[in-house]
Amino acid sequence: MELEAATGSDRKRGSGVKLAYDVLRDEILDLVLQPGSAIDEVQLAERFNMSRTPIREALVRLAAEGLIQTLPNRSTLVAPIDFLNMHTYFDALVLMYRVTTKLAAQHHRSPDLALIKEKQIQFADAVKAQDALAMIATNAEFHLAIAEAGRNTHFVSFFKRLLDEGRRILRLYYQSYEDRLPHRFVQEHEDMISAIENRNLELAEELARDHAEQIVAQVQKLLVPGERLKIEI
Amino acid sequence: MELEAATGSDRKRGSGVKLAYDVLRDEILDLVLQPGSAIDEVQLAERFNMSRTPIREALVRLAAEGLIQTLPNRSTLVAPIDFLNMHTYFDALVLMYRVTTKLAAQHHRSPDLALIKEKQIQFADAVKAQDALAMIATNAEFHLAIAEAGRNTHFVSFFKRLLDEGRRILRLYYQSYEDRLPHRFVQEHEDMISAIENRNLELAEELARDHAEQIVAQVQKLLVPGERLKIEI
DNA sequence: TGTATTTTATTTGTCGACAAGATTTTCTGA
DNA sequence: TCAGAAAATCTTGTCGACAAATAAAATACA
Repeated sequence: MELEAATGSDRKRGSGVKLAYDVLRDEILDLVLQPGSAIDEVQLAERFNMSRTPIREALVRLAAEGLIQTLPNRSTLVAPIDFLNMHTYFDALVLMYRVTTKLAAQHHRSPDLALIKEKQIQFADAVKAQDALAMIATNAEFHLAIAEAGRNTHFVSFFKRLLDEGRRILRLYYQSYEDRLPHRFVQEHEDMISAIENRNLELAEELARDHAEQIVAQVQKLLVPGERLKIEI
Repeated sequence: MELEAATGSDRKRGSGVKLAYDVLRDEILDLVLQPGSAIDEVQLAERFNMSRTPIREALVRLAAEGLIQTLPNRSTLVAPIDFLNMHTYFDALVLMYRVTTKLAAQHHRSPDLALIKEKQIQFADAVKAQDALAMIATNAEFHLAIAEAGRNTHFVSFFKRLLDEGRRILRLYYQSYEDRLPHRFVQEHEDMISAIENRNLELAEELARDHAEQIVAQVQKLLVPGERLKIEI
């Protein structure tokens, strides 16, 4: 467990925060750290073999991203997953799928397309290998590559944040159900790539929406029995 | 200038960061701190009469929000305004105007509407008084109240961030041109309120888009002579 | 035995100090 | 005079320590 910090504190200056931030972030998103559980600064400092200062900075950054909650003068804890307002998350996610894909169809250049296709191959491999974790990761990378091709940094950063949060939900999903993993998504990705390549804005957006709604429906069927207010925008 | 920190360092525990964060944030958004200018931690520590630690935490938070940029091991500076990609900002802003207004028409409850109308009165007062700064602030509050009524925290936080960034641009706009301030916006706001109140989703969204496009066009006419790629979503 | 109050312990927010990088200045040699 | 190396200065990242705020434990009291 203490692999990341050897005894000798020979670390490059300024890499301390980044290390703590990256590791904690991954552990939160991969549900290694349980949502709602408390975080002990001193313990983390010992674990990473550094003082509390860089740990603190990492925590502040995570808090700014909404990954941890910090009660003033009291404990800081891993942000709980808001199951009650899950539908608002899905609304935001679907919208970003649509917008970024449409913009990609409009603004992409050749190197963008190469990267997108590369991510799609990685995603297909993950599906073939039935590797749920790799699927989650490569799927996010695929859609982020599309978003980047859309060339709107505001949408990209917002979308990235949503996808991160989604990692926890999907993780939960794949944790509870060992499912035949959706080969269907691979084909849908291919269709989206074609639409982007042909600069067919409407089709790209439509496919993105259907794709997103499909995933959302599947996740929601398993996680929340309750209703979702469907919103047309 | 040093009003915020008297000689006696009698400050409530934990209020240090908040103070520094709030003040710096306002100074950045109000263009008191020039975009691109350097930030000196030690100087700030002296000014706020506290050690570098809380200053540092405030800066980290500001950096997480994109309000300052921090070059590793080197200086940190006020985030420059990205005039080149301004159109991406406007695209995001217009979309959020539309989405939040539509959702407000769908999900608002009576107390929401009261708050929205209150903000609208304040906005109208600011227009009447020709107070540009108050206009910027109350306009943002008005639209944020609408967003809150839409009950999607993801959209709200994203929108809030965009409106903040907009403060700098609008500030620039009002700084250079002493204009007859747009009474027209007041009427448009009234129309939006009616649409929300009547739960007319389509009309609410349409009015929001027109309103946003109107503002964008006016700002863009003055700031960027270049073209804007108009995107239909 | 259960509740209120004091004591103790834990944890967080802040501080001053120090060292690693980076920047500027000074010095050297052509 | 100017380019390059060395030294001095400045700024940032990290550390250990301390004090305020909170939580937990212990005690007193009914």
